[in-house]
Amino acid sequence: MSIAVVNKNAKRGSTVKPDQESTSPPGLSSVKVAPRDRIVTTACELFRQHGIRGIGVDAIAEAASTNKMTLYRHFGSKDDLVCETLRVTSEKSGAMWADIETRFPDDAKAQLGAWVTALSDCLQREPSGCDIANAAVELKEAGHPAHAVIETFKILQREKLTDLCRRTGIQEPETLADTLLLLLEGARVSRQASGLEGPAQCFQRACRNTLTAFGVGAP
Amino acid sequence: MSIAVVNKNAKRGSTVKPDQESTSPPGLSSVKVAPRDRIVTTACELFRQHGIRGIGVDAIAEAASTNKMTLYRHFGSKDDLVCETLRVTSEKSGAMWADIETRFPDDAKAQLGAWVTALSDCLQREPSGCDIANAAVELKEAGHPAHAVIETFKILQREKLTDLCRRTGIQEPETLADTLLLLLEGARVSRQASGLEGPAQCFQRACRNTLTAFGVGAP
DNA sequence: CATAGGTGTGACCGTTCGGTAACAAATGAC
DNA sequence: GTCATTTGTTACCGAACGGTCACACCTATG
Repeated sequence: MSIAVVNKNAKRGSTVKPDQESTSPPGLSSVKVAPRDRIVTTACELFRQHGIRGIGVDAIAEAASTNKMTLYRHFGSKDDLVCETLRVTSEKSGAMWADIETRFPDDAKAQLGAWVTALSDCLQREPSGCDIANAAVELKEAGHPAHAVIETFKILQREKLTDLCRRTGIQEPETLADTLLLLLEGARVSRQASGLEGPAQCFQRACRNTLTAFGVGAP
Repeated sequence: MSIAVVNKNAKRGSTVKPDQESTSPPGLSSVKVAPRDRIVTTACELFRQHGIRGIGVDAIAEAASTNKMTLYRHFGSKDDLVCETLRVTSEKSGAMWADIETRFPDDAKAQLGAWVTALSDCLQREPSGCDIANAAVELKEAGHPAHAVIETFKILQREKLTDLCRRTGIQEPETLADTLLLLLEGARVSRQASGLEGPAQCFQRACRNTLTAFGVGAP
């Protein structure tokens, strides 16, 4: 198979003094970032790029400017690391929800609109689909520890969206929420397989149409 | 340790009912199936169950009641086999389209309804999502030969559905087609991550609602 | 300065996996 | 029956991978 996995069993030829830290996103993070955090951040990125099974722990450690041993001191196994990255991704989603609620307090309809916009923007930016759903595709092994994380996130996401739909006062809020979720998941997976010009391009319009059909249209 | 060879078929008499080949699913295929076909069929199944990266060629060959060497004589590499299974899956989809057109000739609206029903049934049966989309999730490596197969299928599927929507005479047939595709992909991926009780359960209703909103409602 | 705890390094192990070589056995056409 | 093609069998290779060990290093704190 052409699984040219980006592993390479980490060999640093020259003993480069750590002037780096270019690993972390070029933000204000010139302050020291603990190895553990670098590992999680890097793993999130690489799992998204290459798939969970497509990247090795060696490559993750090296990309995080550390080494495999330190990785295994913080995470007992690769599966543990996978679960942690999934948890971090879930928390990011939670932050988005909090942001929406802050911007439109007590306005369920506006929040729903903001949800569509936020996810649509996210869709433009991220070339990969939902990391959580992708993990579910890759990790079919029965009893994999990530399954619990995936299930928890999916249930929580559904509850939040259903509750939001319910607060708009419409009938059948569950159906609206599930429809929006299907559109979202579909757009994410379609974006991976067909790119931005594929069916994913009409995600926002499809959501607006659906909202209108359910009576949550904009004024 | 070689396993008990289940092969030894007793083709003693001349007109013995071919009871052999208990390998293939208990269908009407008691006629001899060539190793190559057994491999493709088995690979489709195992890829779906364990993921492409989750099953090895050895296991596939054994499950197909043959061996790795024969597999490699028919397919130059595992990637080749993957592409072939994807092609076969595409053809099955083509068969579904032909069936729909046969059952409702020159009735675009009925065909659209049948499309929703057929995919909804398929969703109930198959625990795994769209094999093609799943492959896209698993095989992120640039230049993987499967990408061409995936792209071809996705484009063709989209064209067929768009054309069907256009023949109903509605406005914006592209948007309707893309919306239905998003719902389908979403339902498939959601069914994997959340099961049948998740958002996938409302796939059919969401499709019907969408059809109604676009003016393709039932009489 | 001394010490302790987190970190870096490289070697190593066992397994799995994709892929190949060489040879024996079965099968089918003539 | 003969012969060519297709299958089966076994053993093997090399690479990649997850994971561990022993030991050196660094740095903060007392």
